[in-house]
Amino acid sequence: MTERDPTLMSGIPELVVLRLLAQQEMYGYEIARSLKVLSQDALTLGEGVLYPALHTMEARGLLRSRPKQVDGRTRIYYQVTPRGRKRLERLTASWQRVSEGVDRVLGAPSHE
Amino acid sequence: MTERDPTLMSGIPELVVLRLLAQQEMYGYEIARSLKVLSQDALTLGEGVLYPALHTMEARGLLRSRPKQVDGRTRIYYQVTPRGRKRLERLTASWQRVSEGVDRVLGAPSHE
DNA sequence: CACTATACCTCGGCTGACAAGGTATGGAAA
DNA sequence: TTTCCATACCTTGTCAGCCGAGGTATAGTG
Repeated sequence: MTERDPTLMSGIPELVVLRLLAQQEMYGYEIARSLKVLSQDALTLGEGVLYPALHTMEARGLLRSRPKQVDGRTRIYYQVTPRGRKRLERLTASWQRVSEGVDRVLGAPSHE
Repeated sequence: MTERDPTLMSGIPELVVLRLLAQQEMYGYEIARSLKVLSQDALTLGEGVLYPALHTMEARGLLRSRPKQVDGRTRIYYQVTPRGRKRLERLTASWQRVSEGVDRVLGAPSHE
């Protein structure tokens, strides 16, 4: 199973999750909380988005996971594979391109 | 038929089209070309995206259209309705929020 | 005992992006 | 003439993936 590039950038969940995990191993619940805090509430990944996303990313070889028991609770820690890092680079570049493009359009003069 | 807010922002086509049309009446083909130029090739709306988008936006009362004959060719000019302008405001705010959020996450320290 | 926070998950729906195709005109080149 | 490109519109079918709503289970607190 291979990844396709989002032509017009929707894959924000994938991008930010990869970015977080590139810094350190984390588990799902932690990712959700971190994202909210880091983005200052601008980004909130619901569990119906996050968990499926993690699973498909792992299936695509972008992430690896390992379960860990902590206080009788199971956490599943994810880390980025080399392939995931490449993907992160591409998505980041793509995001920059697109977001700058949008900003240019938005910034175009209204009148005069 | 009413609009729903994109929870995590995908509706870039809708946003930029509204923005262009808020400046001046334009027809489809023109919108596509303008977008490419303005965004410096970062944004390219294929016709399979653009035309359906225009139609649904009109159906939702965000746009109004009128056909015009020019040199034996039919152009369909679109303009933004008041409702469309409100939508544009919301989408713009939402875009700013989200894109800043993403940038904050991307900008978070890698190491140290 | 109830409630909240933690921590994982799945299901079904729907939107909307996209590729690929189709029609038709005008003008320029061959 | 015919071919080709640019203009200008359109539809169809597909599919990813976002989302809400639901479900399970444990630990700790009031």
